[in-house]
This record gives sequence, structure tokens and C-alpha cells, in this order.
Amino acid sequence: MTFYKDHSKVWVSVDVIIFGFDEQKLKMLIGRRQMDPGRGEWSLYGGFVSADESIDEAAEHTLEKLTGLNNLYMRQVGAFGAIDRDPGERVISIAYYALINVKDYDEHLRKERGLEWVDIQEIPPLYSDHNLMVKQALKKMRQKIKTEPISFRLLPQLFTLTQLQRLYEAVIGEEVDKRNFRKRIKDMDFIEKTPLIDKKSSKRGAALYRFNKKVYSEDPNFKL
Amino acid sequence: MTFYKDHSKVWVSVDVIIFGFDEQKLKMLIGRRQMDPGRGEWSLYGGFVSADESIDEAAEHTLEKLTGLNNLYMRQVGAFGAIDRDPGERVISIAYYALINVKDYDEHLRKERGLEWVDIQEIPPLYSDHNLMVKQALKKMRQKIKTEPISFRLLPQLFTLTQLQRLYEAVIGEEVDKRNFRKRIKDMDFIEKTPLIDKKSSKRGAALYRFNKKVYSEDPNFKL
DNA sequence: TCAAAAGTGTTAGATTTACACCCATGA
DNA sequence: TCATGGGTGTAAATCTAACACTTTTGA
Repeated sequence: MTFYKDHSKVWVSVDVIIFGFDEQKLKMLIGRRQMDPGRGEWSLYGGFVSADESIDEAAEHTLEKLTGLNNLYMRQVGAFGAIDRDPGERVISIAYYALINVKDYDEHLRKERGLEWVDIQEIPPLYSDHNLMVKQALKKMRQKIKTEPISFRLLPQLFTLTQLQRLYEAVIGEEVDKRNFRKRIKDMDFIEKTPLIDKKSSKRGAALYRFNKKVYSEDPNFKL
Repeated sequence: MTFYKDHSKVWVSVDVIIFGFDEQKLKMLIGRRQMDPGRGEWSLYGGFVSADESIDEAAEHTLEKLTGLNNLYMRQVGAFGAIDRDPGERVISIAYYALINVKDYDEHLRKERGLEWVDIQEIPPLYSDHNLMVKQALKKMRQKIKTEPISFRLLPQLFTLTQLQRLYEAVIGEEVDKRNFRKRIKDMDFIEKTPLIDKKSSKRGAALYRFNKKVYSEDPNFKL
């Protein structure tokens, strides 16, 4: 408290947008806000940043509290700081988005928390500026999915090319040509065909693929 | 102080990265830090977010204090919140970058403030995590310049195609073919040729162009 | 036997890249 | 007159987009 004491402090929170894919549509998790102000409104899940954690850690803790999962793909969307964005007090919030495979998410936990998966196309009005956060998160994610293989984070470990295509379409919001899509996938060495066949989705069966992280990280692009 | 009083507050600052173009190279403004901790280190210019301003306003105020200019192009880079990022106290900082035309910037003011234009290629170690902020800002800006006409913010109102090309090259960090570059510019209706000729840069003289904001905003892409 | 999803190539069009010379002028 | 930067077009290569039929098999 010695250096900056002439300046005032503010509350800083994180809000996490959790995207999931249910084989058809891109969805996100929202819940009814459990505290005042705004109790009962649809809202993102958030938490305050405390003194002993970085903002990224705060986001991870929030996400883990909510999903029971960690090590999920998560990226910062940005800081939101309009003076009156929160109807109660001055709070600056940093938004993050995370990607999960819906099946990894415990339905029991979901119900206990009173959370719902809602279609990206049908997001209701949310608390505070959360709709804006979601809009920006979607924009970032659409950008990302074109340059990085984040799709895998939204699918089971093994997936069919049709699943991958449906996901891609759901994210970018338009249909793509099957043959052209598969051609592009074939060029990506980090998407490996396995000898396994999925028989659930069709009578004929579809080859299961998986993401090979090692191959990807050796790619000149390396990230993750 | 009624709703969130169980949570602790933190200091929030903004740091502004000011990019400029001096006809040859992309540069940014840095100065010697005027306060403890870190007094004397090279640093971005920043300021604390006070209770009566949004974070965007805080950034604008900071920028105006620094340059005497307002209405500059500015975008948020993101929030930086490692616990010990600031050597003095816990401070979360939100970075912004702004674009200015170096000639609009008062040299007198620059000297008074003890600021220097440094080449993007030769940025010295900066205070705290400021190098990281700059790195991310550059990445964002390089992205942007490919999809939006932000170049104009770094050039005088009237400019030659060679200037525009030099700027573009300085930003993306590689040379481009003159004929191909000019072909692309010709397709952009919002870059208008004026009847004026610049005689400073060559004996023959080069046509001066200008950015037509109206045409651009009628473009299907509309932004700014 | 047939409905439903899987799988597979080719061609035309659009976009991108590479490349070299003449022009106008002030010094 | 010559050195300097301004200005211009074409062809090859690459990338993208459009498009339709055969296969497998469980019901």
C-alpha cells in the first residue's frame, strides 16, 4: 500500500463463456445469477479476482468450480470496463472463453448448478454486458478456428469427419462442401485416421479420427 | 460498497502503446518511468483507472495527456494480470495501442516528457511486462492492417503510394511487390487519387492520395 | 430392397505471385 | 545527361469453389 495509495482500487472479476458442441449446434452454458444485484437473471458464470491469484488463474478457478474440469482450452476475450456496466458497483470484468466437449460435462452437476446449454443462435438477454462479451468471444473463436485446430477441444477424442465438419459449420455459421472440407483435412497431418470405425452414426460406419498433438506441435505453426 | 464487500479490490491501470511511422520505420514511444518502483526504466506510458471513468476513457485520457491529441485510433490489446507483474503492488493493467502520424506529434512536447521514438525492431527491455504487451499489440495490429484501412492513421492526410507501401512493409515486416501492391490499392475505392503532386520525394513527382472515409463506410465491410 | 450416411476427383474460375522496362525531372 | 523514384501489364502458378455418383449395411 505504499506506492500507489493516491489512486483508488476497484473490484475486478472474470466472466467465463463456456462453449460446447452437442453434435448439431454450438452452445454455451448460462445460469441464473445467484446474487444481488440482478439475482435471477440469465448470466455468465464469474468470480472476483482475489489478491493471491492472477487473472488467468481466477478464470481457471472459476471454470473449474463450474465444470469440475481443468486443463480446458481457454483464452482471454478482453477487459470490459464501462463505469456502470454492473448495476451494483463499479466492477471491471475480464472475459474468457473456454471450450469443452459437452459429454465431458457432468449432467448432474449442470442441474445442480441450475445451468442450461443454450444454442448460440438463441441467447437470451443476459445480465450486465454479458451479451457483448459473448459476441466478442464468438468473433475471436471464429477467427481462431480458421487458423488453429481448436475443434478438438469441442469433440470427443475420437471423432468422425462428419462430426468435425458439423462442428466447423456450427462455429462459422455456414455450410461447407463435404469434399472440399475433407480435402483440406487430408492436408492436415495432425488429424490422424485411426483403424476404428464408428457404427453409431450410420449403418455403413465411419472412420474415426484423432488429433495428434505431437505432430501438430512439430508443425511450423506450433502453438496450442 | 454494499454488494461485493467480501471481495478485495485491486488497482487497475491502463498502458498505452503509441505506434508511429516516420517514413521508413514503424516506431513506438517510450519514456523513462517517473515514479517508484522502477523509476528510470524504459516504460510505456500509463495511468490508473479512476472511479469516474471507463477503462476506454482512462486510456484516452492517458493518451491525450501524453500526446495532446485526441480522437486517435485506439484499440484494446487485453488485460494483464500476473500477481507480481508490477514490482511494487498488485496492479492489473489493460493495454491499448494507438496510431498516430509522427508529424502530428509535437517534438517539443516529446522532449519535455523525455520520450523517445524507438524502432519496433529495437525495443529495449521495458518495465514490468510491457514488452509482452507490445508483442501482443503488434500482433493485433498486423492482423488489423490486413483487413482494415488503419494505415491512414499513421500517415499524413495526403500521401503517396510509395509512402503507403513503405508503411505497409514496415508493419508486416516484409517487402512487397510494387506492382502487385498498387493493383490491390486500385481496387480499394476508398483510396482516392487527388490531382495534387508531391514533389518532395522525387524529381518527377508522385500523385498524392487520400483516404475517403465516406466511401469506406459505405463499403459492405463498414467499420472504423 | 431401400434409406441413410460415408466416401471419393475433376474442372473452371478466381486469386496471387513473379517479373522488367519506360517516364519525367531536377541537379 | 544521368540518377532517382514514379508508374505500368502480362503470364504462370496456386488456391478455391462447384459439382454427383457409388458404397455399405441395418432395418
